Amino acid sequence: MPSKRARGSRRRAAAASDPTAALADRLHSAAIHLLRRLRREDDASGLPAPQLSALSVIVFGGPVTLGQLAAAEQVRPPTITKLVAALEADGLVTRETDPDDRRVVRVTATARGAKLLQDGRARRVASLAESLRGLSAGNRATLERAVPILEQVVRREHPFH
Amino acid sequence: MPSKRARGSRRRAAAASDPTAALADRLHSAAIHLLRRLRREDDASGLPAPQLSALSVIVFGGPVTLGQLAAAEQVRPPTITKLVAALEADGLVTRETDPDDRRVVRVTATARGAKLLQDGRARRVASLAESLRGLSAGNRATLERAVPILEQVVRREHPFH
DNA sequence: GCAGTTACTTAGCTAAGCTAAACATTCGCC
DNA sequence: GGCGAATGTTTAGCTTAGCTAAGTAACTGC
Repeated sequence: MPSKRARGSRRRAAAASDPTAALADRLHSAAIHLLRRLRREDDASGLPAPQLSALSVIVFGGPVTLGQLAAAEQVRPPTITKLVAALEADGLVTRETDPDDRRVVRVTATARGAKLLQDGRARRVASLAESLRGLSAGNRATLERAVPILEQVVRREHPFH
Repeated sequence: MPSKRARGSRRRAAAASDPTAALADRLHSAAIHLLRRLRREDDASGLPAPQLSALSVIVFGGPVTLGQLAAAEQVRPPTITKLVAALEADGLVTRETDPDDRRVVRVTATARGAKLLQDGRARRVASLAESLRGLSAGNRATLERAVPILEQVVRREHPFH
């Protein structure tokens, strides 16, 4: 990497000369702060954000194996085991062994789980939605266009990673 | 008891009748998954994401009190105490009592802290930047426009919360 | 039918976040 | 000048989330 600049300004220069990296940096920072703010609303709904996220996959994705859930949530199997155990302890999901392959466990949402997701979700997005309503229609439209792109970026696998 | 289908469509109906809430929901979900993916890169840099975020505020925000840092990072004081303790243990920041008001502690980045931030940041954004480079120029431009809006949303205080 | 693979669990760790309560210091007030 | 309230930080103790390494159970293939 060629460096024409003095040491002190190289940090800034790197960002300026690579707008994509600068964009990535700001996106990362915005995501951190967004989640920190929303976690408080999640708490009010009685279920932490990762559990809500997993419950969402279970509710909308029908019966799902733990492995599929781990892949969808992009976490390791032990993490999913714990998350689902917590959901099950709260009576929000049920686990049952697949009769055809008794290694796999399928998770299904209970009626209570579906309802809690619905309620929690409503409460959770209310805060963010309120902020979004403070935006101009144009800015909101920009976010509408950006979100599907973000979803695509998040799902993308890296060839050499 | 109403069928699952009926309940499911009501949930969808709620989202459809409130596009802003739906947007908020997807934004929230995208943020969760984005951060989960990036945390792995953060780990490679040797410093967890919240510490990097706090270090960033310290490096670019000059000497900062713990209270200011807690406000900037939107966490409670005890959390900041721990984060700064970890940063200090690694020799990345120094703490000193304000001589004028000996209750307050000011935190400053060391040269090592500034360098680590720079390196870690570069490594961290590389992964995300790589994904962003996989986007079309138009999609990237859309994200460019969206990020400042996101930053604004994140900073926004709610009047009655 | 044994070896390897796959799906999940257990154990044990680190980190981040919280509340409640303690502590030290400063400020306001009489 | 001293005393109570307010402020800034810390301590203690808890919960959740994430990981790796290692274990168990079940399926697959030769």
